Amino acid sequence: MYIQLLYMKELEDILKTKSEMPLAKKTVLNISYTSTTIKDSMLHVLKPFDISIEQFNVLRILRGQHGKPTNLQDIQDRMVSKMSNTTRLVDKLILKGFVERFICEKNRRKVDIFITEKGLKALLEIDPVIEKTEAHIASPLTQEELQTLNHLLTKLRD
Amino acid sequence: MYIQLLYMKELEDILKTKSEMPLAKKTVLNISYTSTTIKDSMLHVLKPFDISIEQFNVLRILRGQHGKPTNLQDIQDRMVSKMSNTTRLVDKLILKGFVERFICEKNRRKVDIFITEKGLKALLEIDPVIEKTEAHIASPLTQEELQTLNHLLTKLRD
DNA sequence: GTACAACAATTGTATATACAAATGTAATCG
DNA sequence: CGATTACATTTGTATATACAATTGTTGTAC
Repeated sequence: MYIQLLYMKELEDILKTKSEMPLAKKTVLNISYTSTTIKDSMLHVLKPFDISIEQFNVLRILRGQHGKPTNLQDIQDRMVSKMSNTTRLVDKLILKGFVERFICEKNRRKVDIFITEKGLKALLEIDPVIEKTEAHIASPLTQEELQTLNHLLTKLRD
Repeated sequence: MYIQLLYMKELEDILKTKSEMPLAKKTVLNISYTSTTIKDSMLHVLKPFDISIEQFNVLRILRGQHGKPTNLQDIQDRMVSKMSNTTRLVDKLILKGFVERFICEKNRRKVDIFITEKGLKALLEIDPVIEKTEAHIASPLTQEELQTLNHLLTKLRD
């Protein structure tokens, strides 16, 4: 994120000033830009673990299933991006030994996916780092402001 | 976006309820998810024009230069994602005839990039569609709520 | 004038998303 | 029982980002 601080360019200027940009456009830009800066932060702290944000999210989804077999659609429905190619994400996690995949005995079109012990261990290591980063990201706002922000974002999606 | 409405899954449930999730984590998730739904909307309306959001943004940046030669770093500094591979984006816009690239005479390490007439025409066609989409995205909130949302997002990035 | 460091862009490679086509399996219909 | 439709995943292909290495050019130091 320090690279971005070196360049104070048009984007921050636009977002910080009362420019003539229509409010709807400014809102869309602001959300997109903020999301990108957050992703960059996450990417930065995840880098030493050699895992992407999306792979990490898949592991968290599987952990949340508490050993219950999960199929690809279940995973995909719980992901931030609903159009992601979940087969490929799972393929890479298999290569890392973090998940395993079996053909579903009841319905062989489906696959049953589980997180492995290695995957759970990886999450135990990464969780505190991510939580610290999330806390840092949110730190410029008060609890009340965070509540308001969440409320407005949820309302926006209706 | 209608596909997402068919699945009311854990994510929206988490974001809409007072779940036990820490507020920082909820905020990060909310911003990321909202940004993704916005991108999906943009992608949907841009599809008939056979242009991506990022390509569209590059054209807008170049139009904003009013014919002034622009180099790759200038473009990249003004983009939402500062790590994008701008060379590749410009390559694709050249293939579409929307921009042209010349070696800078003063400094041959640099390239001068211009939007073409065809590119300007494309923007004239796309602009109203995008503005309508942005207005639609912002429509669930009042002007005051949008001001507050923008203020909170900007403060968050400090 | 030459060597070296720095700059700007390009290229290589990897990952993720987007979207359609292909493949194998299961359910349904006649 | 066979044909057809639907389902779930995989694969193919394209685009964007991420990041490092490479390439050509310019600036600086001696």
